Amino acid sequence: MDFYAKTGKLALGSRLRRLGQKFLEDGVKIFQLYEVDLDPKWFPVFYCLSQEETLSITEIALKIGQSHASVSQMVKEMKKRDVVTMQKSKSDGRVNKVSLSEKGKAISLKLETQLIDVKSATEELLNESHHSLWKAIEDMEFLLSKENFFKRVLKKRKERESKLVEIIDYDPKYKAVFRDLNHEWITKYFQLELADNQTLDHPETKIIQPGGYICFASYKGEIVGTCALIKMDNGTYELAKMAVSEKARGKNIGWLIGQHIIEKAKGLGAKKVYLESNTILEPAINLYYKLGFKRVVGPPSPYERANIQMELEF
Amino acid sequence: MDFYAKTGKLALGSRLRRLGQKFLEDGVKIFQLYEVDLDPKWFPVFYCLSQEETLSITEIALKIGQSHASVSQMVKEMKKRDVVTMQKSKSDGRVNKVSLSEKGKAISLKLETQLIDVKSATEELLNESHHSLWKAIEDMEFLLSKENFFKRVLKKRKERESKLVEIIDYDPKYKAVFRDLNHEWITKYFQLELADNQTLDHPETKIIQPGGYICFASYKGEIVGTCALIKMDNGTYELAKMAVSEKARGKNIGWLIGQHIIEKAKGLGAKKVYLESNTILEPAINLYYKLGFKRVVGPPSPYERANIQMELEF
DNA sequence: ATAAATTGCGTAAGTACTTACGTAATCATT
DNA sequence: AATGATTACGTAAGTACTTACGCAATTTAT
Repeated sequence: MDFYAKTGKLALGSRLRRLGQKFLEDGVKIFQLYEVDLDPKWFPVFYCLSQEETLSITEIALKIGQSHASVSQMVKEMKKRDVVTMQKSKSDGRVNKVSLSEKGKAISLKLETQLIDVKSATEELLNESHHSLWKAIEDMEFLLSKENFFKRVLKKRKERESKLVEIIDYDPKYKAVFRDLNHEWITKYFQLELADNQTLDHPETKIIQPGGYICFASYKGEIVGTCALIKMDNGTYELAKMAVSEKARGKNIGWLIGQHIIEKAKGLGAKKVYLESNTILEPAINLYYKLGFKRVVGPPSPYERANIQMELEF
Repeated sequence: MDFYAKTGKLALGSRLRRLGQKFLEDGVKIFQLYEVDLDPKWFPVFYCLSQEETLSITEIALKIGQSHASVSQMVKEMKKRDVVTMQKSKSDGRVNKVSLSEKGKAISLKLETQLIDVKSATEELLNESHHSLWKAIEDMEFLLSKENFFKRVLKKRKERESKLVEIIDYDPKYKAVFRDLNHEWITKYFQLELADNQTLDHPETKIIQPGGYICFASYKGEIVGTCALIKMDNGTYELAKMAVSEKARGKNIGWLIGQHIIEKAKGLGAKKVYLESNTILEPAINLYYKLGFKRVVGPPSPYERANIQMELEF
């Protein structure tokens, strides 16, 4: 199969399914060999019933990990072939109690010798292989239960894209972008306040000249995020005006800007970084925690929207 | 999933398929995430075309290991969505040449970044697991290509059943069985000859009393096979009248009787064992080779059906 | 050169599931 | 006690394949 050689591990899913299919196809022939009058696809249902006497449709479905609809269909066919019997439950008029019929029980005895051979063939196969497929499957199921494949791809995408993000210093030509990026999120959740207009319209005189700092995140040549440090007193800087464009979410930009701005604060000789925010901005608050900020109660803020204050001490 | 815990390795096939399914399900979500306008099931077809420009339906089917019918259906859908173009081949009026359309080529560029992330997620997953699923699959595919699962089960059955076979010595009450078992195969392929009637009707006087030996194979209390040693001169014994009942095939009975009779010959002080047979009885001849017999040219046989002579020297 | 076999393809129908949906029975809440 | 939510089930329809079949076009054998 040329395809697997070329796509390699990309096609892990279909390769697994294909391998499983191979086993199941042989299953059909094996049932014929032992002259067991069962449709191989019934096997899981049949096996459960041979172990537990009486089960409802839903119970079987849960046990074998298929949909109740599928079990319902199979049981219908099995009944037509007199392999099982069905009876409405007296205690609960909804449930349909399924058991093996006499014929089914007879088949189950025959099936036992078949299972002995299938089991030892499987075990031999697993022993012959150098790398244990059985344990590898267990590993994989465990890993996927911790974090499914989709999330893993998401994570990789973030990793890759964050490598394309560059952090650059303030330049007068970005003045408008600085305003727009902040305007975007403030007006989405709150209203522009007087203090906003002053800093957003005059970043150079209000932030940079008093000893502050502004940086930008650029992704594929486009400015998609920004953040500022405003000098306060006693070696404290305020982290403010952090903004990431909606369309650039999922690229770890907040984290990258945040880290950069903290390093910058250290470089400026800061002893701590302070910030104000609002609990409605959940992802932002989580980011601040991840960056090491702790919640504090500080002096009242000039901003109406501020309902949480945080600090990072070096 | 309770079922797998109980049936254990019996359900290897369905467990594999289920695991593969999990990957493929996430595949759908991943395609959405990257906004690639492709049905995930088209992926194998699409991938082949992105590598090779133009391919026929059958070529694609071969590469991806699916039926041509399936590819034909997919290509039809893909054409409806303007992802591929189709053109009858000029050199062969039967073949339908499929290529990516302009739209398809554009998609293929988008797809590339997706594949990068999927690939690194898969690789991380495989590295995280202690037992390598990838290598385990390769092992398993290799082992199955050498001997498929069905044959392995067959082998195990033979092994198990041959343990239930007992070899027992001649007893007058088996006189009729001795005749019947041999009668069964001789009349199936040849005609009864005079020499047959003599030995089959009088085993005691014709075989045992002159220093020969007869044994039987019993399976679950029923006599299903027999074999005789006839004393010749110069420390030679003839292996003759070996017969295994049709319905007891596949239980290794020929091999078990053969080995027993050779040991017996050794015990009787034989220097070699001789036999006559017919090349039409292929499984028998193979058995004799496996038991160590070599082809020889000996004196003419009293049996018309004999066209091959063999010997085993100790 | 002509018949027979093979090949490439498309369509239809089947398979082993799934999701979606409707119905009746039961449980929970007020 | 009435209403709404949940549960168990069956049926219908969809999905992603498969096998079966038929029809041309081509290759091989005679």
